[in-house]
Amino acid sequence: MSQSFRQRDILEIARADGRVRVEDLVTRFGVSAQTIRRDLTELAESGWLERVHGGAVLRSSVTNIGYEDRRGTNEAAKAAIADACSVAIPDGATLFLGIGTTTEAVAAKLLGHRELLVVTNNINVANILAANPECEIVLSGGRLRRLDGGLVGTLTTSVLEQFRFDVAVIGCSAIAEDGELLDFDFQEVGVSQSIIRRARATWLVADRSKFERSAPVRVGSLRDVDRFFTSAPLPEEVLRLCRDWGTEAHVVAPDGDAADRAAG
Amino acid sequence: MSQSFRQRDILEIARADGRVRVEDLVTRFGVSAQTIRRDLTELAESGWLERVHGGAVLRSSVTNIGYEDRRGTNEAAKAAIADACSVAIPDGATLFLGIGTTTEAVAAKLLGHRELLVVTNNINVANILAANPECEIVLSGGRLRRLDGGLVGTLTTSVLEQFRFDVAVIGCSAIAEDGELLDFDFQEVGVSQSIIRRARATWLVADRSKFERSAPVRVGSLRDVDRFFTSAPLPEEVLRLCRDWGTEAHVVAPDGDAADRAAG
DNA sequence: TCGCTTTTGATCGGTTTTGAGTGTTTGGGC
DNA sequence: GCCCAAACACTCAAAACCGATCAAAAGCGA
Repeated sequence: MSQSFRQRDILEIARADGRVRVEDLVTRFGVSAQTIRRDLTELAESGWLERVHGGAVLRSSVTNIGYEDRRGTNEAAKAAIADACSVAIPDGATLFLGIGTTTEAVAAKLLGHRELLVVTNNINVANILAANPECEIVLSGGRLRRLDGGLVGTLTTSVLEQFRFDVAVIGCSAIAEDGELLDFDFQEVGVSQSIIRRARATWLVADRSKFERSAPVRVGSLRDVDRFFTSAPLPEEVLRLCRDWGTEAHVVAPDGDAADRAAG
Repeated sequence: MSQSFRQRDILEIARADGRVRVEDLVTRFGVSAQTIRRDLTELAESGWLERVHGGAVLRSSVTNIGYEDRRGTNEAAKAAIADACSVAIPDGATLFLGIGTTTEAVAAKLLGHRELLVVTNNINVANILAANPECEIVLSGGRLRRLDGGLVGTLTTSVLEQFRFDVAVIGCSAIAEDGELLDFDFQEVGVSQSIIRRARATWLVADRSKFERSAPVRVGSLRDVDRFFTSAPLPEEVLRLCRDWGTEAHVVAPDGDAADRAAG
């Protein structure tokens, strides 16, 4: 019931670090341990955290461990990509956000945008954007894939057909040298094609690691992409293809000042 | 309804910082704390901000606080109801779980069940059950209603038609003396009817507070319900109806040790 | 100018939050 | 198993914060 700034912040820290310690929080906020304990108890009572001796930990669940790991990789690059992508999205837009940790990063950067309509087949995107009261959210239906929070199945396509997007932001598992976009799930083929058809502009977000991997299913091509946000200079071959196809490549540098994650 | 510039600016600051403090705003605008409080109260009432002691914060975090409050009411009763309901659900079942905090409580009690297939139009149910690796989850699509995490719209019905449920667990906003189930959203009518048609058994979960409220839309009747899990003896009238209609009423007692909610 | 409405600031009684004091519980070392 | 320091819950009084109320000030149309 009691709501304070602190509790929000504590939750935020917990989300970032996975846990919090009373002692640290006392230093951080300059209040007594008593007060911190009270906060933690309340957060635990309302189900956000789980109390442990000396502090509290995030209530495990919701997303599985492998995913959390993956989410951590290339975080700075993803944030930079998401930043560049989100500033290119105007208020009032109608968007599609697809599956993938990078599109989720984009969602997080859209929390300040206004009057958005976002359609997604990614439950994490919905959870993130729920925090933006100015954003209407439409979820496609489907089976929940724990691996990445994706909603898969034929339903997604039928939902997509009901919209016309200003921008569709998609990710992919890998990018081949010849500009093909690859994924692990063949069900995604239909979804991708549908998205590209229903969107006035298709934007791809993918960090450099996607060039170093491969995946079995072709879901599309860079040819279909209008803008490509990535984190490192493109391979020469791909760059040439982008020029030929009129795909704008936006190469962002994970910015330096994000490195000041001192011993907090 | 005050159209002052201040409120606009306050909102702007809140968006930038995620929070505002009364004290700071007093300095910033050179007005009294009283006036700032009024502004914050109004902004909170119209849903932009959330009031906290000493200031206000951006409405944030997956589900909003009004919902969290609601979740807190009758918690013990809900847990007891959910307990009774979940033990009646066998492993391997195909379920539907509807909108409402009580159905979410049921979801939480299903974390130990195995080989479930759960279809839901409640994003919170999906988030909760994601922690059970032995549970397949299918989400209906639709617009996300922040108020309660419900997915509303016509999509739900079309998803439901593809399944045949062993059990459908539903909640409702209110129960009338004549056994009618009431809700606030007329869109739920179609969903409820569809559920009842597609389920071999329909179970209603509702704590006693539902008898003390009312709501505008009739979504069904206790006549359509096979089992009714609730937390307090039914009104005589309703009990008679249940007997006439063959609706099994399961009255569970929120266990004793939860009654010590003293002057809190 | 006058009368009306809206906004603001001051006061006041009540509520919430906080930190300190006290005694109990927990977890790790032996 | 036992011991001890750290962490804990509980209570209480002080302080900060709150909303309600009312009167002054500002805005506005006639």
